[in-house]
Amino acid sequence: MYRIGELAALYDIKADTLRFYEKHGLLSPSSRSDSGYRLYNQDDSERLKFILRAKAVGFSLNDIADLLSIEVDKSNRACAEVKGLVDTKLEQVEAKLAELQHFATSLKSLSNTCCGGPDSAEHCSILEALESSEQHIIAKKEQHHFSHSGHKD
Amino acid sequence: MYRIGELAALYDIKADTLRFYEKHGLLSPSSRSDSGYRLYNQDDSERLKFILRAKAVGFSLNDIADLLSIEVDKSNRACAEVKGLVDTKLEQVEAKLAELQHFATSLKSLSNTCCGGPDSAEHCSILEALESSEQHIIAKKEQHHFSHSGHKD
DNA sequence: ATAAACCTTAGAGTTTAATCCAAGGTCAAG
DNA sequence: CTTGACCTTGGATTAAACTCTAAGGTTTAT
Ligand SMILES: [Zn+2]
Ligand SMILES: [Zn+2]
Ligand SMILES: [Zn+2]
Ligand SMILES: [Zn+2]
Repeated sequence: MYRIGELAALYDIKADTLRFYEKHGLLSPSSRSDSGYRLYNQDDSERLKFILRAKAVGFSLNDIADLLSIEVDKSNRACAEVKGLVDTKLEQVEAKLAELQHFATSLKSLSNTCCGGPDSAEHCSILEALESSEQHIIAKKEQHHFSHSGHKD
Repeated sequence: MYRIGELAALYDIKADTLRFYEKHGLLSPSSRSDSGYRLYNQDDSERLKFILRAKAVGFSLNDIADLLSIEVDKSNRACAEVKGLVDTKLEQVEAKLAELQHFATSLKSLSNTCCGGPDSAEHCSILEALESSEQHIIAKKEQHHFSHSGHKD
């Protein structure tokens, strides 16, 4: 049995974080002491490990709640559900990745054209690019014509 | 002269967004009508264009406020300042990119090991990987030993 | 003259994942 | 029996960028 501070120390997180997870339905201590202190057992600790691993691969706490609800009822749930959550998250991550790659490309172009010197920015190529839409400097975002189908972003 | 709804329509944003930018010091209409309506002129419109382009290359509104403060006083500011902002943002974008790439790699591994079928998830490899730290499935994050130097993340 | 569309304001709500605070109760050591 | 470390609660705050609401005033067209 761990008290909140002990479990937190074990995983290098704050006690506040554990209270936060509890408030959001991710992890509740299996018991309380006579004086009301939270007491976590080994199963609780394993569940926390699960949560932290899921976080480490990019799941939000809401996603993790979904994963856990499947996990505790594994035998009545399908692999397809689990894989669906992973694939949805992967799509989200790849979309964000594409956006950031676009940012990185544009920022590199901007950086490369600017002298970066101590002289007046009056003719700074970065400012000029932002003032007048110079398409060869600011990478154009690809125009996908997404059909507004039912899946949420 | 544009009223708020007209300017918003011109750039395909909401009138609310323009009020928000005003409240945050990014763009104020150069005048008001007798009845208090915001009136934006061509310069205001150009400034908005600048804001939206800066957003499109990944700058936050705070960053953009900095860029604008240089822009309006160009001749007394150095190229180095502008390039500094771009390079700082590029570093941030690349850090985030690395994190997301790590997520994507892990999620792909997880997805690949799971059959995704309609059968019980009792032996789902994804859940197993999250339960027991299988390092070959969940990519390990590289341990950079950042010195806690003065720059903010 | 009256409805529709538009505008005004201040302020609250959204999302994510905590982090911090205040006021107070508990526990072990000395 | 008192100090200090730890625990309890609810609620406020952070960052980012809007989005929405309520209650009311204005403009334009029929
Ligand atoms: Zn220069
Ligand atoms: Zn320059
Ligand atoms: Zn399977
Ligand atoms: Zn599976």
